Amino acid sequence: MKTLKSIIDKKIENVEFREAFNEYEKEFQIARQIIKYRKKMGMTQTELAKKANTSQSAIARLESGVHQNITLSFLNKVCNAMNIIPEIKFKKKQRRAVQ
Amino acid sequence: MKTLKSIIDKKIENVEFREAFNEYEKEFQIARQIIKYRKKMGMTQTELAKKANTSQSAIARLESGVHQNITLSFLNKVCNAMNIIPEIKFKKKQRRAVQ
DNA sequence: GACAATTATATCATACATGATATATTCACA
DNA sequence: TGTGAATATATCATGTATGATATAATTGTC
Repeated sequence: MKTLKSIIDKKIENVEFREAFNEYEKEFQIARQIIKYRKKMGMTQTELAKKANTSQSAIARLESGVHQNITLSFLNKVCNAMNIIPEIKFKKKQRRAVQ
Repeated sequence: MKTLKSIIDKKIENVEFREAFNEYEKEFQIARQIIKYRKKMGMTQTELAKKANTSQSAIARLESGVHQNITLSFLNKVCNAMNIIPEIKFKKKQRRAVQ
């Protein structure tokens, strides 16, 4: 049986969940891309780390996507070592229909 | 008279300069975009700061582009407040011809 | 020019990402 | 299953972005 509260709760839950999930997803997308390019270049984390002037653990951390945050300079550094460039484009956020 | 050293030096100089300049440019592009969107929404730095849960000085700092670095979470935070999303795409770096 | 609003800059404390190192875990292959 | 390579995780020190506050500089309006 649907109570009003359950409906409202669900709505809030969804929106918040989605926001959080999107953030989450974004990080993981970055992580996945880095992994993809590194593998494509046939490099190990250690090799990439050395080339990017950082440590294997830092690369692992980046690729694991567990951190909700990274600095642009770090991302640039790693990308440089793989001859790729992270481009940032700003898109309008979809105004999602109220469900 | 062109010595071998002067040629090599120049080459290195150019590449490094360009790398640095690109980094620099990138930051400024972000700054400019943020300013553009903020203005488009008719907000002051103070208003945006409040909405993004940060300070006017932090927004000013971001928009000034003087910092060579920012965190993704900060960028996300500010973008969220303006209903935009920073999307990161990875592009192959142009292999520039040796000059 | 005076005044208000806005933006830029400076400073300092604090939180947190990164660097470094060590070690655990996973994976591939014999 | 054993072994080495690769990756993940843990911990701690350190550098640095951010938060907060104050104030200077700029801009627009009268």
